[in-house]
Amino acid sequence: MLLNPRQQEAVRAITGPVLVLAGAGSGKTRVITEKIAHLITRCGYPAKHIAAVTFTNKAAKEMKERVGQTLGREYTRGLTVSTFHTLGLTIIKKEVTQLNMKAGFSLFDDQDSLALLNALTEPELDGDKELLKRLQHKIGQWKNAMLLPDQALAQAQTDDDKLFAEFYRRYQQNMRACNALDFDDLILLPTLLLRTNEAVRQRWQQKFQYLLVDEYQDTNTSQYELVRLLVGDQANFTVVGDDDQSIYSWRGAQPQNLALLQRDFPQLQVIKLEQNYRSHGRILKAANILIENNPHVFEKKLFSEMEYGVPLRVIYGRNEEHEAERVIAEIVRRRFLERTPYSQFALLYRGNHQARIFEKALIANRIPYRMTGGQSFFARAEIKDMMAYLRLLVNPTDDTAFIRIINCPKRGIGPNTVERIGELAHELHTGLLEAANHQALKTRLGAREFQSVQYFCQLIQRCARRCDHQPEAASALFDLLKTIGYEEWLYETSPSVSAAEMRWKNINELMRWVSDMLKGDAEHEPLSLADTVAKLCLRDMMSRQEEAEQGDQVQLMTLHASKGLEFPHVFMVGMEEGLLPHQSSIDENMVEEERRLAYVGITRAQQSLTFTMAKERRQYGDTLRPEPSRFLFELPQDDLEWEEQTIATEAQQEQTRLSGIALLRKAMED
DNA sequence: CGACCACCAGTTTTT
DNA sequence: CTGGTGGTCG
Repeated sequence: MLLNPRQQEAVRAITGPVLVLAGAGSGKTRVITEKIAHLITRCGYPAKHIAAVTFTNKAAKEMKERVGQTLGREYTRGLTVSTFHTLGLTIIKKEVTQLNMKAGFSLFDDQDSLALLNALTEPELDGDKELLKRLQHKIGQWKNAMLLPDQALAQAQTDDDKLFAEFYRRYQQNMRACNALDFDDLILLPTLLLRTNEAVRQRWQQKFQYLLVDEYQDTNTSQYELVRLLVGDQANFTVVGDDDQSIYSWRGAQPQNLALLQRDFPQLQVIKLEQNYRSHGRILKAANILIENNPHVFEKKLFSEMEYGVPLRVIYGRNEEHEAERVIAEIVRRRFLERTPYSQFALLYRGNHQARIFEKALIANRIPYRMTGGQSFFARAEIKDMMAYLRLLVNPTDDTAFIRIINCPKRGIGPNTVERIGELAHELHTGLLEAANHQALKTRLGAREFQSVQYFCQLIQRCARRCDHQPEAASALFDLLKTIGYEEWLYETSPSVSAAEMRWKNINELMRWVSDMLKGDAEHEPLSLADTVAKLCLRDMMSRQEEAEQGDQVQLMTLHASKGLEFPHVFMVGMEEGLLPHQSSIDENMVEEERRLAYVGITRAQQSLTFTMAKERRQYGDTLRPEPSRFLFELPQDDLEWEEQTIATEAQQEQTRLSGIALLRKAMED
């Protein structure tokens, strides 16, 4: 299909700064892809001088694939398509010396950072989880605002802030000592370096002569600064975004960055993509009318040339179980009466906990479903353990990794022993592993403990040495795994055999990724173990992501997770005051973002959209009688069918429906 | 080292 | 209230 005039304009605007305001379903990925192709084939930009930046690996992967399809792989060689964080990592790796970093640094995820913060603030905070979370959040804010500890301290108003700034200083110092970076550092360090070092700045501006940024409304301050520094005075770049889909301000995204762009680049060309290719007219109308209740910097109104479609509906359940049953009854009915595959239905909810009840109902009715989100692969204990081993192999000063695995699997090294090692490390100004390997430890530990520690150190060292010989690295890792007896330990400590099997399967999955990445393939150079581990920490695995089986399944996810996706039939469940908008957003006057969240949900639907709610909902022991979400009242009521609310009719309808379904199912199963 | 009990949290989450 | 986790005791 041809690009529409607006899309063409967006693709062809190649001189100076361009902002593409891309409404939901307006074909923005297509525009970015076509634009990259245009730059390479028509404008003489070599692929290696173009960078496209996204927020998620998934988006980066998709974009890479689509550019590859449009242009053919040979033209896209050298093209940079990566996440902000991977881009940051690339710059840091190239500039390690400028940054006074040692190669083979570790990347800490939020859990690792929290563990470190906990250890560092033990005397003052005594493991207070709430305060630790707040501290971590505060440090993240400082980093996003590009404030270093001493600047944070200088700016601190309250005593609490001063204390937190002091913790921030401690944290950074320790991170340095461990040769570790957190995710925010991956943006902060390159930004500060580019800002202060002219030569480095020129080098990277030379490297990236054209920059494209996807989901620009999700950038935070330091990411925007990084963009500004990379594009320089030439300012040849395109950012694509939609302020109405900004739903991540709670984690630092600054949708104002869209408006700032106009201030910082007065020559900014603004192009609006308002034709929607996804949804029926009624759905789009509802979305437009809802979002008009929010203030806008750039006015935008989506239109669709598709049919008007069926009315939107609101249905009720007596309570949350009944709400789930009704949704399932509806899905089953349409599955068997209209032959709609399960995979065309999506259930969207505000909070993960809401999924439980729907999951239960789906299982009870033997309906296949797929839940995205929830506990991630890399948050699993066994994966964290394995990653800690890998990190320690690459970076012997990674004390967080050392502490995690020194006694896992159990090898008779208790907290006291670790304490002794810590004392020695402190005296010698070294990392824990080096201290553990030091002869001075012999006089401070019992013979058995000393031996255990020695054994562990040798294991790590021997494996690390073998890993230096690239071809041997993978087998060295498998040997290590065998030697420590991790599989046996899993079976001993798991609550059930099946849980152990699952965990061991996960370990093998991880190991397969590692060995694939070490080996490389047709499209990927073999990586060093250090690079492999770094990529894994950023969840940036080449080729296949875990999205393996995708049969005919009902889709379950949070509204946040649904951004960027589309489904023929959408159920937005729990449309109640307190849930959507969430109570805390109501309390803090933050309802606009909740409205955008509802907007995102609505614009996922292609053909039909059903809102559901429960008349009664149990929460923390007591029963609530929630009001329908205010957003339902903001929608055009002519297009919205509120279900008849009489309990008697409801029960009757239910009865007929259920018996109908039972008959249908029986007929289908025979 | 495993079972049981007490305690805690309860919005969204990627890198 | 409920589910998950962490710690302790046998």
